[in-house]
Amino acid sequence: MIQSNDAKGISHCTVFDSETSWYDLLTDDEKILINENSVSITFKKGETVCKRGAFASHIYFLEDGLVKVYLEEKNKNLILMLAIRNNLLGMAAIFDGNNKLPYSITTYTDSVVRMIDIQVFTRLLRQNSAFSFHVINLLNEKTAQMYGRFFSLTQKQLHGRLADILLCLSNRIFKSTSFELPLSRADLGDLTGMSTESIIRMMKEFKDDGLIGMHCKNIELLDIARLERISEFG
Amino acid sequence: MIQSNDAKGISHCTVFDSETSWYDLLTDDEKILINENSVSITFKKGETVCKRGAFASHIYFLEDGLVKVYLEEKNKNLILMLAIRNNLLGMAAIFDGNNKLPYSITTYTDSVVRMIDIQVFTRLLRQNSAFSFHVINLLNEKTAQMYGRFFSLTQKQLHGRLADILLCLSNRIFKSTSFELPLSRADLGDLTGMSTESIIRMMKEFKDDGLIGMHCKNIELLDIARLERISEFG
DNA sequence: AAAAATAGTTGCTCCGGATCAGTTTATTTC
DNA sequence: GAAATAAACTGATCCGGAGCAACTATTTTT
Repeated sequence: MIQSNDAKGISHCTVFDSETSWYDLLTDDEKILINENSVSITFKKGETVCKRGAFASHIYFLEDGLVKVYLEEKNKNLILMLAIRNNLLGMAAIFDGNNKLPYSITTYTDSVVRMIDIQVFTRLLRQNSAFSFHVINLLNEKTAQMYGRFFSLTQKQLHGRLADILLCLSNRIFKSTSFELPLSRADLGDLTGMSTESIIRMMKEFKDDGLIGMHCKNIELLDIARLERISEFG
Repeated sequence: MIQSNDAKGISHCTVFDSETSWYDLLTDDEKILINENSVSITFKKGETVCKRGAFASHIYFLEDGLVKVYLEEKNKNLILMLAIRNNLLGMAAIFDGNNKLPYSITTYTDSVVRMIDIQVFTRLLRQNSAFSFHVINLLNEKTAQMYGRFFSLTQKQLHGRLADILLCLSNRIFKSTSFELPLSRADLGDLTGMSTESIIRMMKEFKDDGLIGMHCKNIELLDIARLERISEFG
């Protein structure tokens, strides 16, 4: 598990990724049940997988692609997390007295989503404790990341927040110090809780300071130690 | 379940409370196991129950009192949630590869905390799927509230944030439109992500506008409809 | 290939709210 | 019950960063 920043402070990362498969914890019968009650759907870049407030009918298993999980209201937009392949999404809808999705999901790239009937999924959670224990692990790991992000967005200012997001993208999403961003500057704004203009200005500043290299959508982290210091000091 | 604001928008509330007891889902043997591996400790007002970063040795079941669950770093302080009796805390530490507490807990009032051995607790989660399913429910309900709070603190400005917190305190913690606050103005600041001075100014403004009544620590919500409108429009 | 729409960029202005510096009012402490 | 400490409050200043307008570059549409 990657936990690059936890040693020195509160982790601020944004994405959840686990290689361990929940699927392997199911019995053969349960696997069949899941297979019979799920379909794999292809979404094009920019398409909406689900909307907050809708009845939660499925659990979404992201088989491939990159999506944002977000809240929107009026013109306000908050990206809760990014998710890549192997992520289970929509589980947050599972709690008593609730039957609505707590967030929306939209793709950044062409994505493949396996949509699993939520009734079947919860039935398995109720009957298979190894499975549900694993799900608890997944949820808690997401929550820990959410805390870090919450801290970053509420307690740090622009420099720190941008450093956080860049480190996160590098560590968790692209797993490389250089990557091609499929997100717009406006999306980076939503992700860091700042305006599009500020994102542009900050990134230019980082580039001028030699912290990152940048040509259009291509970004390279050049001085990770300094980025981490910026992250730490806010 | 109280969900006062979900109808019109993103819920912004801060506290988790569930009357359903996880304890009843255990078998007699499991109950005995929990009893033998837990102790009830009394904390005075202002005492620290646990600190972020420490090894997670226990799950904390708040039997009585009021506590804050928070992140602190340097002079920055973010209250993640308030918790009252019947809350299970510290579960967020349960995930693979992690053995540290992701947050600190401090009491606001004299509190009674049952400290349950985390190994025993996780063993029960692994073996009792009704129990672990219930825990998933609890975690998800907390997460949904966290999302709302996250949205509130990052997307709304002072008026909206204060309205959110006041409605939350009234709905979830004190379950009354008038209550005596055991929190200082500085704590309200941490809770709303604003400075102590701003809290004071905003509350005075709310008082002058007839939204709330206030004498020292005693607060009464006078115009809930208007507070909800302020919450909605940020 | 031209037109239209979207995304990226820059400079300028302005305001929300933090910070600072101080005063007043409560709580502790001895 | 006087002194000390902490919490509550007030006014004045200042700055981070949003918002706006204008312009350029890049896609998308037809």
